[in-house]
Amino acid sequence: MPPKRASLKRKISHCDETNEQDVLESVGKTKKKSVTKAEKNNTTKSFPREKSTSKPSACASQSYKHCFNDLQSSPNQTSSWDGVRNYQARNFLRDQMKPGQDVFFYHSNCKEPGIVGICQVVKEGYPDHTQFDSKNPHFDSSSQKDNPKWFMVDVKLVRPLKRFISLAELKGLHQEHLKSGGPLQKLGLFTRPRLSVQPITDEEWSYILELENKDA
DNA sequence: GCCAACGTTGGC
DNA sequence: GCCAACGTTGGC
Repeated sequence: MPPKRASLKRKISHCDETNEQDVLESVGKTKKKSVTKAEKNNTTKSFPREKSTSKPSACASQSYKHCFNDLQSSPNQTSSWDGVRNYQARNFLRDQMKPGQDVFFYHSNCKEPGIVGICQVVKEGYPDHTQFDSKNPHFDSSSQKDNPKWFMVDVKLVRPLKRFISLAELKGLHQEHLKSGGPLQKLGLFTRPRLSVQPITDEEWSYILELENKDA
């Protein structure tokens, strides 16, 4: 069964300005060069290429506490994606995100929201342990261990995008494509606002990937 | 099962 | 910090 693609939009609502800074500085560290403010929004590290033999699919995810730098600094650049507490997002995450799928990492809730990188699903949906932890912000007292409500997946960083693709840019294209019938006319980011885990079609995926090689 | 009230998300 | 767009809750 061929791996599928998923667009994964990761929330960083608990990343305040400082954390956002940390995120980007961490990128800089990884790159072993200093990063100017301007460059920071242009995440330009080239990592090993992602494999990309895929079919379209749907998926997305949210997490409050995970930022892009978490992923980069995690062992194996892999981390679990916990904290999804929306049923629609949960269903995408649990039922459609499968190992091997590529995923876009979207930064939201920050000064400049946009896509910053590519990840890959490495472990399919399994119960999110934070729902049972009363000290965790995502604790859900209504969830029972023998029948967990919430799930998470593990994702591995594939690479940052060659350049940051902002929400503003995507929105502009989306609006153009609404008139022209272009590939981003139904992009989940705009047709399912606020949903943190969203499907992406193969066509959308390829189109957005191409943007990487163009000027903003 | 409806729906008003309320809470949350996330762009701006 | 504001507010629109949702989602969830709970009374009925």
